[in-house]
Amino acid sequence: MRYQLKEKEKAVLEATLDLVNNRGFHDASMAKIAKLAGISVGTIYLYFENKQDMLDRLYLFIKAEMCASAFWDHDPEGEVEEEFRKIWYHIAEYKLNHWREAMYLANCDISPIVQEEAKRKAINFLEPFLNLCRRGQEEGILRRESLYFIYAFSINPLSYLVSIKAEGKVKLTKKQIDESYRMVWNAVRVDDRK
Amino acid sequence: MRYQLKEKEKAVLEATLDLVNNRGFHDASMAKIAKLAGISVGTIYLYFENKQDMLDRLYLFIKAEMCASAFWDHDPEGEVEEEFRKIWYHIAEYKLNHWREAMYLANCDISPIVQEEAKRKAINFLEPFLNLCRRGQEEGILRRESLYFIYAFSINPLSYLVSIKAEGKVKLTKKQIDESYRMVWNAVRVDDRK
Amino acid sequence: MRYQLKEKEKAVLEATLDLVNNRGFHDASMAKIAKLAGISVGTIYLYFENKQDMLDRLYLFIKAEMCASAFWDHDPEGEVEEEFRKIWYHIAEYKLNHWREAMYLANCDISPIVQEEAKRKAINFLEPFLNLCRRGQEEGILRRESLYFIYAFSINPLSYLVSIKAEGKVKLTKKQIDESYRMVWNAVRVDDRK
Amino acid sequence: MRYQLKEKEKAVLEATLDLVNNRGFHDASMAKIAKLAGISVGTIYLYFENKQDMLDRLYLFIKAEMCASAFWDHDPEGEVEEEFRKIWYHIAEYKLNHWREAMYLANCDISPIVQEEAKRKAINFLEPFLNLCRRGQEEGILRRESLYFIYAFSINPLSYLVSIKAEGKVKLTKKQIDESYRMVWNAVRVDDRK
DNA sequence: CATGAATGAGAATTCATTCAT
DNA sequence: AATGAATGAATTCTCATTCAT
Repeated sequence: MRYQLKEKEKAVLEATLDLVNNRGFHDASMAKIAKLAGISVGTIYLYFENKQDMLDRLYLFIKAEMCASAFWDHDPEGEVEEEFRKIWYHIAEYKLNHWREAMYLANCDISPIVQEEAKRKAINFLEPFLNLCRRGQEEGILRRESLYFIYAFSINPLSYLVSIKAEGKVKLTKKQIDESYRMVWNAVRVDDRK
Repeated sequence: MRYQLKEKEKAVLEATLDLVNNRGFHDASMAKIAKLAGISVGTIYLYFENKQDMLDRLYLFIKAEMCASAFWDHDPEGEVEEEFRKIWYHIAEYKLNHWREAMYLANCDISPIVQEEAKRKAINFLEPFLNLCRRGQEEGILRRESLYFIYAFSINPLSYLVSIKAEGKVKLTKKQIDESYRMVWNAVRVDDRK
Repeated sequence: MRYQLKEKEKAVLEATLDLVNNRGFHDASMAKIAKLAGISVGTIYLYFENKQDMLDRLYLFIKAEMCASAFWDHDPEGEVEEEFRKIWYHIAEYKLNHWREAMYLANCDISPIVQEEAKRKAINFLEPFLNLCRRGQEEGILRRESLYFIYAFSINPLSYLVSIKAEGKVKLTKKQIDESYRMVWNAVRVDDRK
Repeated sequence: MRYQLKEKEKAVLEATLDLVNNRGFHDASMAKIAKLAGISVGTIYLYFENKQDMLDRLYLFIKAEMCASAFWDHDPEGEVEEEFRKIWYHIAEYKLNHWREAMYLANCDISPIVQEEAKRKAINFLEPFLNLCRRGQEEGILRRESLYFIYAFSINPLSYLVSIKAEGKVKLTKKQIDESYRMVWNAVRVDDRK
């Protein structure tokens, strides 16, 4: 049911990710993207209205892809702790296996590269996670804070870790991922000690 | 000891922050920066070698300023939990009061806007925090992970929260900051339960 | 005897006239023409060698059509004043009923949109009118000036009036046409007063 | 009191006129204009907002210049026939001496090259002529038609004659100009014969 | 005959940087 | 020190034309 990229769209996406990650947004010109994608500039404009449209759609496509990975085995009525863990691990795995995509998202999320409308649409993709968090709060399992705080201390740090790994400063072994999840869970769970 | 910005440098910094935050990096041309700073383009080049140098130095200046705030009352031999808390709150406070600066840093940290050398220099500024963490690990107070993980789940989420606040989606009241710190501490402390 | 446009050629002509009149020549791209004509770009190239050829041939076709209207009941041996009047009214009528065509011609006549060769060919279509004028001069009825002057003060002003009418600034009623012809005839006839 | 063109603006105007007249509007690219004007592309944008602005302002400047020539010795209360003749000859002279300018105007007047606003402004420049015509009508000297008709058979044909002269098909000697004026006057004056 | 995806040269416009004043 | 006009390479986007289907 997910949107299928046409062959050339896929090539453009790949080229853009490469360029943005290696040299930054300001160096990802349409000419360079076309060259790296192995097509001509004009062809990009057959598939995308303009550069903004291209960036927006790539953003939405990646978000959709990541969320599809995140929720593929999600049970909306499953136990909160179990479902939270599954989702977190899926996202972690996606970002590790698709670090260029992950960094593209991180860049867009922090700056006005993609338009507000694309961001609004993208937020909907996360709805299952947000619903789970709400249920977790009602059941007294998760801290009763705005969900932005839950997100800030669970999903968001993954972006940083991936960028650090991309620079070769950290490995992100299975063991480290597990340890990270323990930190996350301690942060977001209701804390009844002391 | 800290580097003092000259009047014009200050104006350039302010203008750049404004433009980058309102319209993104790609819209912060030298001409617009000069206009907003109330000086002429040529003058920027009297104080900065070129645009790259300007971006690098602004980055370093802000990092230095933030770290000065973070560590002003830091006691390298103080109790770990107490010192950790002080530093975290100082950084949180700085980022809340200087959200444009914070977002500039976040942008730079994630992409190749500033050069590697500037980033390397900037890491040194954090040394007191890293030393404290190392001591905390030795004393069995902090989790024994690469310090990048400690950072990922304590300092880094503040960038996200500030960007969310900048968009008006969250308030970041004193109470919420306190709650955030509880989440942080639960994440990074050694967890002896179960 | 007249060249008959094939169905697709007709469609291209219509689309081009529409675009040129509404948005100007610079906005009449082959892609837009094709779209408006309801055919594909490639098809245009089956009927026309290239864009220049297309513009030239449309120009010639319209000129031919207009001249056919102008001379359909022309009697090369009829009385000069009568024949002059008939031709002028036929051209006026054609331009009023085909104002898009008229404006296309006016545009082409004034600028290097169509090639010299097409213009040269088109002049031949007017031969009956020019012959009539020559006879009128010999018979002492028309002023003995280069025929360009006769044309400048009789046929040419119609282009201006039509463009003014297209902008809705003038009505061009039957009465006004009659008055215009009186002005024309006074201009071109031999003036034996004073 | 007239707007004075700066040196570079003058150079751009000259280059544009040359290109438009030799190769048509579609061939007058900013790059070619800059080259011919002996400046760089970027410089054009220091003096003009964009190409549209440039075309509009050149149009207005030429119209203003032409009308200044037309009316320099105009006496609003002078005799109608005398004033009409003076203005017509001044315009004819201007167009003959500035045929590139004249053809630029003719092109613009017939197509959507310059914006409506520029055209509206330009019409005001002709006000003295229009006022004279109105007075001529009241005094029973000029035909009582919409002024567009007066214009169509007096001033407008000059554009055609100049374009014909530019192509070398006609000389436009003093004698021919005089004869032309006789044709004009016969066309527009009240005709009491027959 | 007809299509329309693909091309890449060329268009308008912007921008970091220089330099004469 | 400070200015800002001038530069021309680089950017985004368009367009006439081709060609495999």
